[in-house]
Amino acid sequence: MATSKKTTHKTERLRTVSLSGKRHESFFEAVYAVVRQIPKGRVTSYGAIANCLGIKLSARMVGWAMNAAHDPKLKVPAHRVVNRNGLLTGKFHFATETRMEELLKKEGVRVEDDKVVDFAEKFWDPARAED
DNA sequence: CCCATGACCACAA
DNA sequence: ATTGTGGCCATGG
Repeated sequence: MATSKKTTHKTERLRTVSLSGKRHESFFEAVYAVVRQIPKGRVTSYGAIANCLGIKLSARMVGWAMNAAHDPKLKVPAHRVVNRNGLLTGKFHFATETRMEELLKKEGVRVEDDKVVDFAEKFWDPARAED
């Protein structure tokens, strides 16, 4: 079969992201919407968010979206998003190295060695308890 | 248009 | 358990 991959196809898909039957203006907004719903004292993973959006995308893009979420106006608690390992992989992208960890600790999330303690308990699945 | 990178994830050895 | 590779989509040079 044809091995021609058209980049135009991808861009088109991004414009209309179908998540839970709702159409968002952009992929980023969709991600923000999910992250904002993460309860205080809980965390989730990039993959879980991507999964909630319809898996078609990729966990990488979720992280990329966070990269653009630095605007405080967006009110995106990026510190509650860690990787599937419970590791604070994005801590280096915050104002300071310890900022993410401190924010989590303030919410009652214990962090040890850049990793969320009792990650399984603190984990919040957006596709499961999306309220 | 081709190439390289990225706050990831899953699988194979 | 650790390491390597592929896939995923977007963005920038």
